[in-house]
Amino acid sequence: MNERAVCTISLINEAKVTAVKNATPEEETLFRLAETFRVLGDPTRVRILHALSLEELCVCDIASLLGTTKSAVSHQLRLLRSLRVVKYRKDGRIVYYSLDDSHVGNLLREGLSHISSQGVSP
Amino acid sequence: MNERAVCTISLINEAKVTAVKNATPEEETLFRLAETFRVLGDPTRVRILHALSLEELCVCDIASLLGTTKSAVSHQLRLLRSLRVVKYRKDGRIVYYSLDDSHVGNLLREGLSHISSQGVSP
DNA sequence: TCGATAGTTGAGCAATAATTCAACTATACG
DNA sequence: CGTATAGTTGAATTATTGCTCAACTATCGA
Repeated sequence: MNERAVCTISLINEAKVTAVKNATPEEETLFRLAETFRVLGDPTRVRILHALSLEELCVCDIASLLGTTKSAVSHQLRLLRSLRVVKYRKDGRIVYYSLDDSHVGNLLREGLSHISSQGVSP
Repeated sequence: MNERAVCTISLINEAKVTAVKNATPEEETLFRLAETFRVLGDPTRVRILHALSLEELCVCDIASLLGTTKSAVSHQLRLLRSLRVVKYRKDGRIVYYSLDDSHVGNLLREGLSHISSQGVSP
């Protein structure tokens, strides 16, 4: 009874679990890892980031490229900025965005190679 | 007037936009890329996947490791399975899960190195 | 055969998140 | 100055999504 008690009693392989637990990074680290992937895990943002991996672009040009509004792009850029994924410079009233970190480009590349290795959808 | 017309008229740098557009993968590809990152972009799933990158584990052990229910884990595993991120084998009534693809391990590693290069939060 | 346990599943709920809309700031240019 | 445009922002709306709960299947062992 009370089966949903977090499965504490019924450990199948305690040794393995303990070993994995000891080799697991801090909660905080894995949380930030998830956060990093989450920010890449949206079609709009991934398109923005892929574009910025090719070229520094202003908000209006990004919006035009994606076929969406400046507002939507600006909201996403704010998120990306707050997580230090993109940086910007102002030139008059125009704001140019670019990737803040080479790791993001690497992740995009690694992700794309994962995609292409998967072949066509099942 | 009608400023929100997708910003079509007001292109700041048409040449750059055209160049980027030509160098952009198909919509479908970027969508699948976002999907790949999205699946890694959740604390529960990232913990599951990190654990599986170390050791083949059954559902109950994963639940115990994460301190959550078998149901929650099973739901997430179903998603991971449907995207071919994990695979499984049955041994009696026990189901052992493991990573399906080395790319996922690479992404986790690249992501972790991105995290650690960021230093402590601003 | 019967009870217990591993795992799956669908429905519903609560939280989160992406977009739209409208209002706003700031800069450029006539 | 005044108007137009680039960009930002907050609120509201709508769509996702992760988890819980309860019911279910399947396998093991007594």
